Amino acid sequence: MDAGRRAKLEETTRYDPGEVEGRVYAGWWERGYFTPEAEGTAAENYSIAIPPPNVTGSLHIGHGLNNTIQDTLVRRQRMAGRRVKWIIGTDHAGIATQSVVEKELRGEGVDRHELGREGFVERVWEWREQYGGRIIEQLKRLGVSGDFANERFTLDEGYVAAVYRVFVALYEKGLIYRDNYMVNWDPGSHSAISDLEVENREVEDTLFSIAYPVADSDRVLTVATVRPETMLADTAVAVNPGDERYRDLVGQHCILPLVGRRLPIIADEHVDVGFGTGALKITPGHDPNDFEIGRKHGLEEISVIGEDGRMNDVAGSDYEGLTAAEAQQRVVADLRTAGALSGEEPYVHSVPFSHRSGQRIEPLISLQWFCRMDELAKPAIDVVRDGEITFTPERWGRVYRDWMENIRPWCVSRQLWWGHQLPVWYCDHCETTIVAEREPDRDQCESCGGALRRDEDVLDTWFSSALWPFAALGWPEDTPELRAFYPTDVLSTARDIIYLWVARMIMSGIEFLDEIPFTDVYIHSVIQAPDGRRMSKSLGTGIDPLELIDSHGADALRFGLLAMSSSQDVRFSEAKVQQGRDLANKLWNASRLILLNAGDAEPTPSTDAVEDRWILSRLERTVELVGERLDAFDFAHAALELYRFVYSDLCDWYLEIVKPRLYDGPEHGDHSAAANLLHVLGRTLAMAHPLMPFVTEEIWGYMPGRGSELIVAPYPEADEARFDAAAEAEVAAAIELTRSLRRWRELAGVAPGSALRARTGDEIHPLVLRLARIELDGAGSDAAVAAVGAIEILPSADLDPEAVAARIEELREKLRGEVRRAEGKLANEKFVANAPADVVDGEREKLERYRAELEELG
RNA sequence: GGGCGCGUAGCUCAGUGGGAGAGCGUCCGCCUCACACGCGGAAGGUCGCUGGUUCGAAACCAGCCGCGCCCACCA
Repeated sequence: MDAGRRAKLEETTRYDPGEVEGRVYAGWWERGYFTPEAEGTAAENYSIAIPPPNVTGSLHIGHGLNNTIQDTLVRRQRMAGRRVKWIIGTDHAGIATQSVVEKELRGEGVDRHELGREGFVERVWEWREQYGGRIIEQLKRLGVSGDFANERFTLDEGYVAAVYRVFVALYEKGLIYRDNYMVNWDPGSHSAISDLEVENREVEDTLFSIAYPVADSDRVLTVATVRPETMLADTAVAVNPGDERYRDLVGQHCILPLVGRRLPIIADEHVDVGFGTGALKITPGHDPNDFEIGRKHGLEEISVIGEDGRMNDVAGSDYEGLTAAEAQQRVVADLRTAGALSGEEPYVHSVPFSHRSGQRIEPLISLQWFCRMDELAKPAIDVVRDGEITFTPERWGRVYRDWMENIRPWCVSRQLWWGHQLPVWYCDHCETTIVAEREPDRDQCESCGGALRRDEDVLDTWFSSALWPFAALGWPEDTPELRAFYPTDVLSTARDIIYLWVARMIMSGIEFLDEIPFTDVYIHSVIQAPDGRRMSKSLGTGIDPLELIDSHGADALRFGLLAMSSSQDVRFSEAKVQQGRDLANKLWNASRLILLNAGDAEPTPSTDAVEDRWILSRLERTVELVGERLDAFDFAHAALELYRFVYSDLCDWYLEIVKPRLYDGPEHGDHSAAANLLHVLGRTLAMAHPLMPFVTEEIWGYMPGRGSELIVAPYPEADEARFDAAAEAEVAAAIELTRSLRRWRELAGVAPGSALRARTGDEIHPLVLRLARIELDGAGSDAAVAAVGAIEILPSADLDPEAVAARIEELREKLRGEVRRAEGKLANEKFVANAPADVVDGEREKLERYRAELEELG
């Protein structure tokens, strides 16, 4: 270490992440550690595909956790010597991005239609050029060691080719088709959306009862609805086939009020006899259930609400042009006038809303593209059932399977401009549909010469995301990257996109590469606001990870997030981040102590003293445990075990024990303590690096004998030869005795600075005497005032006799309690008879020990 | 309606059959020559409730109470 470095180490008494992180990260970047050679096989290499964040996104706490997890996994494998590729990129995020740019345009007073499709899309690309890299830069501040040099985007040229290859293949297989079908129409984004993008919310509406007169009869059928305006599109009334009340009416007709249309009265099991009057109006054009009933019974499908959310001409001149809400008022008023409104009451029920725009879904029949999923799902269910893909925690595997077993067709077309435009062309003249990866050479129909028109729609964003693990590696080209890194190893994500994304990646991976895209799916915690609410910007409950990095450092945030994560949802706790900051600082200062006193020592394990063997044993056990926890995706315990080792074993005990040897050893030519400390520190830094990369790399830079930068130094494997149960037992006993003595001193009112006179017949480890400030005073003839373990405390001016007496009585009482407990247990014949022998023996030993200690106290 | 998860110290959470734990917070004492982002010590819990299984239950089973999430076509 040169003088300048040494001076810096000497004067920096607090670890300063702000000064370190940018510099260290730049070093990794310049040396290209994040980009592996595309060689070898996927089995020997390690790869993870990042859940590509939306280009519109900014880093939130969930990204913070998920990317810390992935970086921890990736760094560990890189240190373990594997070629590691962490695929990085962003998602074009159709609706989200289009909305952002539309909003920006509106600010300029421009409607996207004024720009036209081409102009608008160009504008979005410009936006992406300018702002799309933000979240990527934010990931770097977290310490993400991903392959940024080969960043991908779901609208890259090659990626688009993959999307079209898949679309065409599924079309040719008959799985993708175009149909007039009921869809979730989102008036907000003015597009159809998939079932998964719909969320149901409890809403209070009014339930209206309407009387439908039966034709050629004086009877009426009263139906109930929360959407009276849709009655204009009714094409039947249904009753339950088992309902005695209406049995005779089935097959007859009733007359639709206001419209006068004759509606068949049909029987269908779906109708609940107990609800309302047991008669249900059927509106196949505007209700998903009614749609299915309608298709089953071959009913006419009438649409009165258009994609603009307004009543169309079919609704009749009285209503045409009104919004659905306006039409509702008008219909209710008209029904009342006609005397057909027989009741209205408040009604709470669940209503679909768009997850994208937040607006209430308008169910409509629309001509859309769909993908049939059941056939694709089958093998994807099998691979999870057979354990080829493992979910952690495993309950998510069951959730996955439940959904997959009941999977429904997926509406993949979206009425947007930003995205993968469908590779579909129509000839309006001869009604030919051309589905092709590349635009037809001629813009004329081959069969009739008519003009070709391309489908205006784009694909659901998740259609392209589903291809991410292989399309991001260059598929459908046979690239070296694909060969070296597909399939990937782990997919880490939050549970909310298991269906939207994880399931679809598994299906597409199997379908197109004939191989599962990853072997492990880790579903991490959702981090809630400290008050238990959802974290969100709009609620004002969001916590900005970048601010936490600014104030505590990236390592602190990483540690905190890992430590608070769990197999369930957790509340954000800044205390855990502070714990991480404290740990970084502790590592830094422990390292200063070691490095500044190491002299010429080189890292070499020492087994000279029992405490040396003890710390080596503790270290290797920690290495083993942390490794196991990481293997099990149990990051919290890995982090906390690391913390415990550094604070307790290494700093509180070992460093304090060996300080005299560290300071004075060199005078006697003994460098063993320094050498051992360097060895332990080196392994500790390596073990901690995947979790806390910055501080560990920074300290590593001061280590003598380092071979490379820490990011590519070997990751420690537990050396079981260093496990030493005897040393552990001996030092543990000494520690326990030290703590007893300290406790005793404190309660007996002995001043912290003063030494306590004592004597003992046993051999006591010097660490006890020093750390508990005990002065052995020969045999002495004074009567002992107390005994703590094998140590007899001798009278001195420092002792407060009353406190001592009280302390002794307290100890006695505690021991008596323990004796009673053990005696009671052993007196229970059934316990002695039924409990395992070692448990019973253990109780006997305890009883003897407590009795002996009680004896000593008199 | 179905399913999943949770209820343990003031707070956030570990602990899943043999003597209730951690971090933070609180209290007491220490600027002890690595670190006050520190060191030493302490207090603090009918482990949601009720039954059951067991020699033994915070843990296993059942029921109940409370909270959260997911799925679902009762208008």
